[in-house]
Amino acid sequence: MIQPGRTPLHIQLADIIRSQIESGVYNAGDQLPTEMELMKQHELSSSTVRQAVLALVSEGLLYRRAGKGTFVAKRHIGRDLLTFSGFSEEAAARGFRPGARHMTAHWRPADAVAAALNVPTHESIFTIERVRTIDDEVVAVETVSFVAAIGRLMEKLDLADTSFTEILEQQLGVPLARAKQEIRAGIARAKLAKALDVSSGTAVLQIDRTAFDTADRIIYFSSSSYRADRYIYSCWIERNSASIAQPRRLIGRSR
Amino acid sequence: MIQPGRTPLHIQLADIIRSQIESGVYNAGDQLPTEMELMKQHELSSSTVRQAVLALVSEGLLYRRAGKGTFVAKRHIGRDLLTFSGFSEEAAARGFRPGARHMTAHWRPADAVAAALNVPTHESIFTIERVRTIDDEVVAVETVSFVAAIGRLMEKLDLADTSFTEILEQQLGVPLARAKQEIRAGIARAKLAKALDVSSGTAVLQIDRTAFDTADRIIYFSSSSYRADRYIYSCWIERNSASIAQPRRLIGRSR
DNA sequence: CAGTGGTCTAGACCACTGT
DNA sequence: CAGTGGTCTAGACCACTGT
Repeated sequence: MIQPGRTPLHIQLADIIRSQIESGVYNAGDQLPTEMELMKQHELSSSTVRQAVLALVSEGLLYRRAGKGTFVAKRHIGRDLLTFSGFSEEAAARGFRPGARHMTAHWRPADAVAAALNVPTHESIFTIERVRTIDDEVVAVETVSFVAAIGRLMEKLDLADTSFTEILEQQLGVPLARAKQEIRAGIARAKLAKALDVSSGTAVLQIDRTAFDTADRIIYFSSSSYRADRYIYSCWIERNSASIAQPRRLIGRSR
Repeated sequence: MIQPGRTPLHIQLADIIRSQIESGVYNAGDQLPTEMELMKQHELSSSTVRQAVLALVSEGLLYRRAGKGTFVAKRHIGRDLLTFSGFSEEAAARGFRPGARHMTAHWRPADAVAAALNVPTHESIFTIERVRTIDDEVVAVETVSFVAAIGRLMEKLDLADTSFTEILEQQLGVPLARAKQEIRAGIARAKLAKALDVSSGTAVLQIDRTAFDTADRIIYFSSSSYRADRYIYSCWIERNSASIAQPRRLIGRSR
């Protein structure tokens, strides 16, 4: 029952419709009541009904057809998507057991990652290298470089097997907001092949990530190489809704 | 000047504000005119002004603070992101010249892509293969399979050099909504290596895409192999906003 | 306090879909 | 043709921000 109060009416209506879909009152493909019917049922104005329904459309739960009606979408994309998260977080969320081996941590000049971290070349950065495992099988080699301010906090902590994302957010209070990723295909040469336990010349998926906090400061740059036979990067992309953070492709500049 | 016509007024207003931001009339952090001022300036009702401004907010171009005002966002994530788009559309948007070579189109049994298209194995599908170029240099090999209903429409058209995305939407009226992508690293063997003009054993980035319309019907499945030296997949991911379609990673199941 | 965006009402007219 | 969602008007009242 929709009642005036602290919760806006359009949010109450959207919640009602959402729970009706989840509980099976409406199933995939079903037509929802029209705007007019929803107005009468809930004693709301057309604008309020519209606001509620459009919110569910942008969630991907409903779709509308002018002249036809409003329908329950067959797929519920929002439900099975994971946000920007670290290796450990993500593996755990999927029911796998993440792990790390052969970790080394040290200070070194920024050099090659200076541009990615937006610091001078000679500035010291704190770099951690680890071999990442899923259920004790080697999946990736990961190198994470932190800007000096974060590095000074990280080096005092016990970092084995832990999720950097959780440490940053929960122990250090760094509010991670977004990251830019670049995904490439590459070949594992001698050293990398050995670390990944594959033959030299095997394909690897390379993912570079630059992470930003809510104030758009760079927090870390990570570069990971995944075994192509054990890792697939999967994502949904949307058409015509510029509001949504979407993958893009770059044309490489090499000749 | 906003005028009644085929373009809705709220879209006209959003376009005006967007171009004012792009041309520097308003800069990052600047406060925009209030709803009341925009209503007077453009002789529009509050709802119409609101609709335009909210669209720009959801694009990430503006942000609003109750009691304070509407401001130009500092980061314009929406601006440098491309939506789900085809090879041609995207290359053109970046100032490159897309092309296609060696196109073949034929009907064949669904077989291996039956699962991806969600049709029976024996059902006929329409498959198009092309070598894709950017500024006349080979970048990728692309195989697109359409479900029979779409295939029967496609086979009558002139498909050389064209963007399937544009054909689907503009000529066939298919409202593409979203796609699921899987990105892998692979190795170019003899046939693929020859098509891409690289040595056998070179790394390639493989992107499989299943495209859905707004009613969540599968429209096509495409499988592309990109030269690793000429193509990088780039995307932004956000933390803690479940409503946004975001990339996720899958742990591969192979041993 | 005046000014802002957030919510909400009660309509009107339109283009589009399917019978 | 009746019914649908899409657009638009012309207001009202509210909570919140900053002086």
